[in-house]
Amino acid sequence: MAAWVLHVDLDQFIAAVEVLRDPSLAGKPVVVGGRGDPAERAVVATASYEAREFGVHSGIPLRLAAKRCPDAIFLPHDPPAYDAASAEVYAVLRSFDDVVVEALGWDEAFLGVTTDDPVALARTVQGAVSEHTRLSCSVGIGDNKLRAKLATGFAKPAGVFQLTRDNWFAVMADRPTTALWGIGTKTARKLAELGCTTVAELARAEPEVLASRLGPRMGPWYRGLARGAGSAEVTATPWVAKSRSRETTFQSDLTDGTEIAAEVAALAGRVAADVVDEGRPAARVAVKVRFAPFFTHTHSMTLPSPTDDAAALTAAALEVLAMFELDRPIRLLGVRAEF
DNA sequence: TCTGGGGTCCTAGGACCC
DNA sequence: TCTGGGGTCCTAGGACCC
Repeated sequence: MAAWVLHVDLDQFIAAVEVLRDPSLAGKPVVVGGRGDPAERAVVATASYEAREFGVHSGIPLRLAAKRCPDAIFLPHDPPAYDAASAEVYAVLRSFDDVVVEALGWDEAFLGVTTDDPVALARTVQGAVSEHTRLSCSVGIGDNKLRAKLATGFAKPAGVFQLTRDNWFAVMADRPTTALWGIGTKTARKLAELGCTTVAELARAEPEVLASRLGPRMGPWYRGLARGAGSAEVTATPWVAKSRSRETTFQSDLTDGTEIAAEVAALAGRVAADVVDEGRPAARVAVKVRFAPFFTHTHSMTLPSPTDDAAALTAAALEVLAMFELDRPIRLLGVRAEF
């Protein structure tokens, strides 16, 4: 018997939950995001596969989605509904004996398993999730978490794919560095300046060169990623938040000082409620201001003593707000409490 | 067509202390 | 009158992920 990591990822999760609620949506281009109004400032949370054919995908503005796919059905983002569906999926995953379940989000989890037939187990998991929740998932199998996670991308939709040290370079060598979990466009650009465009090139790079350009820890870590290195430890330890935050993008920019302060106070009140729910006091408060067109600044302060008191957290947020020079229109305000 | 909301981790400079 | 070297905390920002 060998140890394996399975990465379970629900297919088009949010759109799939909406289709379950309203079966008439099946087979149609469904776009979920914001309040469901494509004229508003908001982005796509999830698009169904039918909508993706029109170039609509997570993160693009709803307005653009409507332009690319005029016939799409736009629905509001409804987190409580996805929480409930997610809980059902996790209940199924946790029902397996001798499987360690590590949550990664609403719609994905690592499973730590010991088996001689990981593919058969993956199919069993898919079947159980489908039977109990009517949701489809893909499963990546790996000899560590990185490989399991990346394997899922090749399993979609509704499939199973295995990625291990044996086929790592055969599958990954010629792919761009952004194919790796943890390398985005910014880092890829820096790596390209060092001559690393593909996974194979990054795997062969000199650690010292990477360290000098990308930092003593991150540089060598990226090289490890390119070799498929990663932890294989799956832990069921419950996730504990390190911070809680609330933010709002305004439909039209704010300029009035009184209104800005009122919005920060309101956000602080919501954060305070979240802090109370956490059952432990916050130690720091940060305020985020995004000015038009898109410049983001943050200021923060350590509280005199940790607290979960709404009045104290609101006063602190307003004190931090006063550190900003509010001389330009504001499109977003945010308040974060750190524990 | 301007770019959500909620998180995490890393880096780097300056303060401060011994 | 000038000034080392290490450790830690605070703060701001960058990057990435779902």
